[in-house]
Amino acid sequence: MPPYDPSAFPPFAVTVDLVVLTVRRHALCALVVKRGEQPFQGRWALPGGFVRADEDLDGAAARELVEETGLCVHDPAAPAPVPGTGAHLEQLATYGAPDRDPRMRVVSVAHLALAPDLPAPRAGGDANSARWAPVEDLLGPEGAGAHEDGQAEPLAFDHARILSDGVERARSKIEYSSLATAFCPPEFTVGELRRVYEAVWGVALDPRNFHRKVTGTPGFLVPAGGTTTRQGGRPAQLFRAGGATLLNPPMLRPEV
Amino acid sequence: MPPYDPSAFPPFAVTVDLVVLTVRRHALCALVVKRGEQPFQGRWALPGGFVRADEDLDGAAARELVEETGLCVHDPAAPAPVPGTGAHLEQLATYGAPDRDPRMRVVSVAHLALAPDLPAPRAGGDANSARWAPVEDLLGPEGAGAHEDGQAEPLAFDHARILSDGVERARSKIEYSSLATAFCPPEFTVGELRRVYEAVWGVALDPRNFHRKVTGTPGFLVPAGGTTTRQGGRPAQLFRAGGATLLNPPMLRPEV
DNA sequence: ACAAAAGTGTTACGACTACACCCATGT
DNA sequence: ACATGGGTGTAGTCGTAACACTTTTGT
Repeated sequence: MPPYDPSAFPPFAVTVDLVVLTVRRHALCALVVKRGEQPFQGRWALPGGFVRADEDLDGAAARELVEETGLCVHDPAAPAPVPGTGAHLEQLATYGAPDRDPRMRVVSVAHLALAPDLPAPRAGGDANSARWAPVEDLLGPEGAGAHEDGQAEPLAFDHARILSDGVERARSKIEYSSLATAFCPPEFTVGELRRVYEAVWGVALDPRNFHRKVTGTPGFLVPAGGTTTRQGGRPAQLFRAGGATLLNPPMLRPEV
Repeated sequence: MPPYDPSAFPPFAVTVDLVVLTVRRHALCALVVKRGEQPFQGRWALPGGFVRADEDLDGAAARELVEETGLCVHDPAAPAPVPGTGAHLEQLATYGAPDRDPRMRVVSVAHLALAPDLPAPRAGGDANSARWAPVEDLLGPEGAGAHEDGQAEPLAFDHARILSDGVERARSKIEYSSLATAFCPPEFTVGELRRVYEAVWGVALDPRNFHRKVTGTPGFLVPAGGTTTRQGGRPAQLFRAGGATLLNPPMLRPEV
């Protein structure tokens, strides 16, 4: 079997870019890194890098995630995810406009990662070149990537669009899946889970109905045994994420 | 700004593969083409091809779709979609396992297309090398890509997986969007739309409740004026797809 | 005592399911 | 007359929204 004729197709570079989301101080935040070189030098961008020659796409995304955050993809089959705690990682979409990188033709396979609140990002040891930024600051209130009245500069390349798509994916996916627990530590309270929904959707939810809903959805939460009083007030039961991945009935996002 | 150092990244070939779905004779069918060369010579595969040097990913997918089916992507801005009728086209996912093509490293950006029932596929003029095959025959009843008791051969490469993902996307997306109309001709009856849902989901739906639901969902259907008696029985009103893309409340797929 | 957060009970409403029933055409 | 598919009405059920109310802590 002959190999491809190299003249039959144009050469591409393939990268992975990461939309890493977390919830900090009641706000949905994304991990951004400062670019050290042209183009877009000094501007904020999504973390990412080249896919290696013998590497799967998901493997490249998981490697970048570890390099940037110390997070380890949660794999039920693995004995113990050593570096850092677990996180959710899934493919988001692929971006390959011919002019998206002025240097050459680059196709980027974007991935979406959801992580619990972490102490501080580490950008390969390089301090203050990586940070958690509120999504609203990066995209503007409308989420369209536009910027008004002296906000921060727009993200490099087409990363505003990628981030916007990732946020929209997260917002819709926590409706019908148990993914919101990926934003929580291993043990969490119903109130903490509710604040995740409120931060990601940007709405206020009724604590009473929310409690009934999540504790009544089979497989969503399992009691972890203890209680905590992290938030003040009456101690709350601690829960762990249950085995269910699809929620039935789904959580309902309030209307406009 | 210097160009990339070519030794800094491995070279990739980037292709688009198409999952083209339609509903024929009450069955969900996919377009497959017969491979004329190694590897997998003589086996059925999804249509696809290389992305050209100056071409967007969606543009490459649209070009392949026209080449294989004569279908034209429906673009509201275009003056008139000349070749063939309209169709829905969206990016599905990207597949890039290092060994998915034995010849070299190929990353394939799969796209999902939904089309109304067409007279016959045309594979670049090459007759009987392209056909509409029931998805159940291609994937087996479980949809896992496995084959039992002398069914047709499995699809080439990882195309069974890609097709399976595309079918699952279509099945879930017609729940909460108006995409099912993409399987219908420009004017259609409520019964024809119901048979689309029944074929894609593989279930039987109550005609009375279905009628009330779709006609009562704002923006889903708009009356086209006439009636037809294509199916026998009382003449049915003709409808066109309305402006709404997201259905609220969604269509509910019956439980197992 | 008071504030704050966690939970429980109750009522009203909207949407779905199932099925009885009528309508309009072809044979 | 009858079969076939189109369309409407109605009762039971399930899930949610809204909100009153009790519980358990910290200050």
